[in-house]
Amino acid sequence: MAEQVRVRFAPSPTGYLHMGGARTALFNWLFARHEGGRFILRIEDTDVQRSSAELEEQLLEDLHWLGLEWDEGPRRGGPRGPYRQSERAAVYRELAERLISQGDAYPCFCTDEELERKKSEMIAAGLPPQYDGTCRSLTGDERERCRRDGLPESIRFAFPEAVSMELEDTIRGHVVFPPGMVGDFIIIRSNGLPTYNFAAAVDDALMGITHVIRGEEHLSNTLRQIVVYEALGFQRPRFVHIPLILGSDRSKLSKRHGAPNIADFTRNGYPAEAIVNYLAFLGWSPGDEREILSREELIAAFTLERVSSSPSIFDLTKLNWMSSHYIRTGGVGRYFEEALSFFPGEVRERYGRGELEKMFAILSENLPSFSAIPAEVAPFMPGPPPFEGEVFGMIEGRGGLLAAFADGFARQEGWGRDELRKTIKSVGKKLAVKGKDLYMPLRIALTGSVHGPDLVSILEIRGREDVVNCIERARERAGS
RNA sequence: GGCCCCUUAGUCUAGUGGUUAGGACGCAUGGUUCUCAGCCAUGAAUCAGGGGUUCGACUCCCCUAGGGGCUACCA
Repeated sequence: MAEQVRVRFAPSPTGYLHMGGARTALFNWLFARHEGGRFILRIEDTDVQRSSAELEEQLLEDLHWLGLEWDEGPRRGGPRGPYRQSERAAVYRELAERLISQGDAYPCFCTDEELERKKSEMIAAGLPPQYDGTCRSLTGDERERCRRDGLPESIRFAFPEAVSMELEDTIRGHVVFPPGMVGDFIIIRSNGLPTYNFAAAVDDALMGITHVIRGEEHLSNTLRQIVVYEALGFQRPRFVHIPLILGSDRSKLSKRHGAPNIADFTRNGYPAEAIVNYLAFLGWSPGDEREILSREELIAAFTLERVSSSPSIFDLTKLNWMSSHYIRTGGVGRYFEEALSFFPGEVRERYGRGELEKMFAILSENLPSFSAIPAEVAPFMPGPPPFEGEVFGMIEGRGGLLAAFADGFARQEGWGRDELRKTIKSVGKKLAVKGKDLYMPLRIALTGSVHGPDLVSILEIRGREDVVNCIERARERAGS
């Protein structure tokens, strides 16, 4: 029987969940679900300066919103916890001690100033800036003296010299790192907390992670983790380094590339499934020509073999298309509740639920996100609109037509779509006007704009009193 | 600087030695329509460059160029 797949998403709560991070989480989640494995969430909060509980909370919210539920992790617990690195200090400490006793690690008492000085000297000499191993050969007495002197004590990994490291990556293939690339790196900081490369390797091993699926920026770090695995006698997981997501200028995606935080998209009213669908196609495709896939379809189709090796660029235009596609297709039934809070208060007060649903049905035809609702809903705002500039020109002198409309709608029996159409038609017939010349003045009288939703719908929703009032007001200004 | 990774239209991608290089977003044109959107149809646009290997390279190898990442007591 094959071992059960265990994957993890291991963010550090030092910022908002990013499109790139979300995509990494998604690939892990999809793989776990596809394989019937477990998806684990681990919080890498060993950088106490930059980590915060609030950001962790936000991170969990964002993942939850995306629908990427974890099987083990914060809030949920699990057999291999704790899942927050700040709560695992004793574990790292113990393993680091073991490395020291094996001779694979040693305490280091160099100060920041010393390190900084040596580093710049090496750079000046044209050498790669690596730790020179000063503390590697300290005797027990010397170590005690340093401690008595109150020097900061960190623990360094004694990196094996002159060995080239090899790694099999599911996406990159066979990767070879030549010897001498890495110096003795710190595994436990002077504040007692572990560094990323140590904590990640230890936790991945202890948590039984079978596939480490993470961003390509970690590929070079992997050799540091490999030596930790070997020194501790841990079995290596399978490494899967997925390509990065870049901004439109091809640099690493960041804030200035247009709101790449999940929280921003939540706030702006994008459907989560649109984000998930879009993200899934950044660096992956199902291999056929489908483009719109539900969560279930994504899970069924997702395999690591189909993950691309080249980076992709985050394209808001395509996300917007996909989002509007979801909103159009889902319509009132799927999205009305979610969209409701985006309607301006004035509109929500004036109209009943039925009308609001009708409005949303119309708006949902062309909505990249719910945050576009206030602008799109303008034609349904009650009361006469302003007529400015060229727009006024299109009703100027059309007082007769407007009067006929006002009269027609005031007398019309009922307020159904058919009756409304009939009234418009009969006004046109009476004044021998049709097409644009007939509809535009009416549209402008009601909305003040040449664009907008279907006119009959506008009339239907706004109601007789508002319609007649608007037309009257427009007629007054238009002259005859 | 050193090392590692990447390279099909503007963008997301299909493609694994022989294809008119397929699809999608965006763009353009036409149709439907009171307008916008939608929908339908049509169109422009791609294998980074150079060497090999081969009867034959988008596909395999090498070089160059470009991009990205790592080189922290950040992850």
